[in-house]
Amino acid sequence: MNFTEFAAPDFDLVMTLNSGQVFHWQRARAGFVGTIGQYAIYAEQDDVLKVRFGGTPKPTRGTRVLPRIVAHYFALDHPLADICHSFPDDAVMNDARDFCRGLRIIRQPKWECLATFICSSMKQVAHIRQISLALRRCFGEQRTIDDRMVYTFPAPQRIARASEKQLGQCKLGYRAKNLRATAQLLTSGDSDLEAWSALPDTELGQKLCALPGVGPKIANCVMLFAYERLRAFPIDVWIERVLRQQYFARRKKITTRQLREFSQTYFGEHGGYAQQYLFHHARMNGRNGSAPSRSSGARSSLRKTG
DNA sequence: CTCCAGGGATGAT
DNA sequence: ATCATCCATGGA
Repeated sequence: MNFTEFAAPDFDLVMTLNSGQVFHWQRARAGFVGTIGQYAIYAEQDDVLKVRFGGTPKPTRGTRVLPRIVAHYFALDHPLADICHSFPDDAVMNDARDFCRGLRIIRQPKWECLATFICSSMKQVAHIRQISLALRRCFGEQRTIDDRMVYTFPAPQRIARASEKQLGQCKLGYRAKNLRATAQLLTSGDSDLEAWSALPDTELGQKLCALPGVGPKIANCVMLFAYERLRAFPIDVWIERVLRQQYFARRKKITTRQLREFSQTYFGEHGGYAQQYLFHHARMNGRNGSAPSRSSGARSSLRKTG
């Protein structure tokens, strides 16, 4: 009933939404409810990707462009076979690639992505989901899709004028002042996320890192998930474990700087995709990364490190 | 370079 | 019911 259908080969909706890149989609019926920008969406997948739009006001005027918005958001145009083919050919990467078949790096709205990742620091995925949903419930606009309520992500202006206390009630802790300060920089016009799209990777990273609460890790997440910089390689504790244990198993003193240089060169032009596959594979399979687990131990498969 | 604040879910005892 | 563990940034 009323589905818009997409042929979506090489796309796995569940894995994509559960891979730690986006935090607001919630299970409903046979799929998920969430928002894409201002639109409330229900999405499920069997043979094809099926999407239903909801919400008030009803999307009558833009009906024809809505499918484009969905296809763009889920990055159905990414040449996944080519991307996977560009990964380095080593045992660790091959395992991750097989495991993550159909996982896509989606295109998130810039502010929503930045704000969510500012809130993600020192938090685990379960926490981030709660913070994201609390912010939306508190400050966003309510939409309905089928019988479910979802909330849009609040604009920077809304966050900027929220009180510390209100923000604190969303369980942000010390992140509240960073989020608010960043929102104020954006509303004042001192920083312009859209204009930064034109910047090369390095400059974009510097602009992002200058925002309160944004360091290298979060900057790289935002570059990868909102700016389509598919080389961006966020290094969190999971990825750091993978790199140290799988790629530098024999060496002792490897600095963060060295890991960063290695990740920028070794994983190639779609390093961000490689990172996401390694991250999701590690999170789903390794309890802490200390387990040798099945199939071959950690063999250091280094080629061309520098 | 090192040290440490920060806090709530999660899993182990 | 306690207890340990997980986590990124920024400032001392």
